[in-house]
Amino acid sequence: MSVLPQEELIKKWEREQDALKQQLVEGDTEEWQQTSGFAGLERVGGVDLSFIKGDEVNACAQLVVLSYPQLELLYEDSQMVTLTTPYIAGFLAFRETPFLLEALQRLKTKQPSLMPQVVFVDGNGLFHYREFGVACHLGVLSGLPCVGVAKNLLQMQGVLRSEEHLSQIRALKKGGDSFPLTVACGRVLGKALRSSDKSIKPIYVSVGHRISLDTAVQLTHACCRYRVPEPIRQADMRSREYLRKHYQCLDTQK
DNA sequence: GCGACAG
DNA sequence: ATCTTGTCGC
Repeated sequence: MSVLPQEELIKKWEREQDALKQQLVEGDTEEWQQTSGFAGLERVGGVDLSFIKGDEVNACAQLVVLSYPQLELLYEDSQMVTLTTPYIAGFLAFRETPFLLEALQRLKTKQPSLMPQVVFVDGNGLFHYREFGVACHLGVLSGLPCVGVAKNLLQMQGVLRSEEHLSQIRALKKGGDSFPLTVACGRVLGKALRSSDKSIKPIYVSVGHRISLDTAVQLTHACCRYRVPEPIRQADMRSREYLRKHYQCLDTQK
């Protein structure tokens, strides 16, 4: 196995993002996205990876499928995986996507009728330095509609955690309120969404693949019982539970 | 050189 | 991502 210096690796990854970006579809492509109450939408997916403290390479990759609009669990898959690349901001997809695709492939083999009609991804989509975050990456490689949801703001030219930004957050009065994230060139790459009446800190929603920004924001709000959309929240909770159950004993002995 | 840095 | 119990409030 040849190992590239990190600088070369990043150049290679940037070229790969540029190439995959050509296949990205930004708008609504599905019947259910055109209707008011998302009629025809029955299954929403969520993916996440959880780690053991102090362990950079071993993680639990999680896929859940929930019913819509009930948001009840239809399917779940937990799988221990060994990560092969470091986390570098802007390149999260290269660390996580291979294992999320494997989980979708297992679902396709075992329970094809439960394939989600849209997948919520922990991380950004178009709201990204090169407009191709992990939600776009997974969307293009899986072909599924995807929505990116970040819990923290990725600061970019034109979108900073400034007093102005904090003021815009304070202006979000109720669940469903949002404001656009406009980068320096003037393009709206995402929206900050107050996901429920109770949560003050917004989440950052952007297009992954085969969905428009407004539809993505509306759907995300519709999937929020708490701050984080239920598919991602369930994937997060269940992957952490898996690690507790299977690896807590090892952790205790360290 | 300094700060920023999704998960 | 992870470190971490209780606590205050609805």
